Amino acid sequence: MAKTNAAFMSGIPELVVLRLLSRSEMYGYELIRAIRLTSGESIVLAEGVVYPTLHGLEQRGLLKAKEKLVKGRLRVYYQTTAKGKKRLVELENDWHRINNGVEAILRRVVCQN
Amino acid sequence: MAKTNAAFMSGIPELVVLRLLSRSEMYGYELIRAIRLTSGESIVLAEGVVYPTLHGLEQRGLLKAKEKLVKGRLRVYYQTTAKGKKRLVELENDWHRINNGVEAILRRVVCQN
DNA sequence: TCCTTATACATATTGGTTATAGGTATGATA
DNA sequence: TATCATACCTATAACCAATATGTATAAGGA
Repeated sequence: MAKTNAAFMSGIPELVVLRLLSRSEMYGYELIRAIRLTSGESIVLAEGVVYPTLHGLEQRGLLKAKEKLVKGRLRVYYQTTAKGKKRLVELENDWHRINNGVEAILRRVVCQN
Repeated sequence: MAKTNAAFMSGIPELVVLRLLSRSEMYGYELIRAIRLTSGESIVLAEGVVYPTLHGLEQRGLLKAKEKLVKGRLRVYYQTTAKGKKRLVELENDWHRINNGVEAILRRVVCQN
């Protein structure tokens, strides 16, 4: 069987993480579920993808982290910073541009030649 | 200035090459222009990306190559094979699935929380 | 009680693929 | 004759997602 995410995934983790955490803060484990559910199971990111992404984005100042202890269990909540939201706008623009470009190639009807 | 293709490019070369060469045969240099023009300058692939892609796809039997000498200049024309077209369908499906997933995350309105 | 599953975090390594930077050679144009 | 466009090519670097693995606690079932 094919992998859950075949190709076309580069840049997606950063984009969706910044987007989801710009709406409401979440902790990693929660975020992973949110990505899976919100995308309708189309995008399934493993922990080994999401946690390094979160750490990287935090280090770059695009996310802010704060720890909470809930029911004797540690949670690290993240939210997108102002800088992260600016970055998010850039990424969305890039994504739509690439997208439109690919669509233009895919959709062009054969008979034009 | 930003790079022409920031992120979001994984899988795209294979997809657009198979798609364009499934309509009409082209040689590499021509294909590079076609990608740029058909995508409305949104997708600009350098020769160092396209030629290795062509070779790889040919080796996998997804493209068929034939050499022509035109005006004293060598051209290698490629076209998508039947196997390549099957692969193309898969890629298009994957691409649309990922796409829809990302769109679902991006477009979801804040107030649903 | 014991075992398993779900929760919640983390990282090291691998692998795959695009991007960059070069290199060769011919025809056309100024 | 010098430059640009054409037309091919490849090696290396850089980037990032995927995989595999590890730790630890809470909850639920047998």
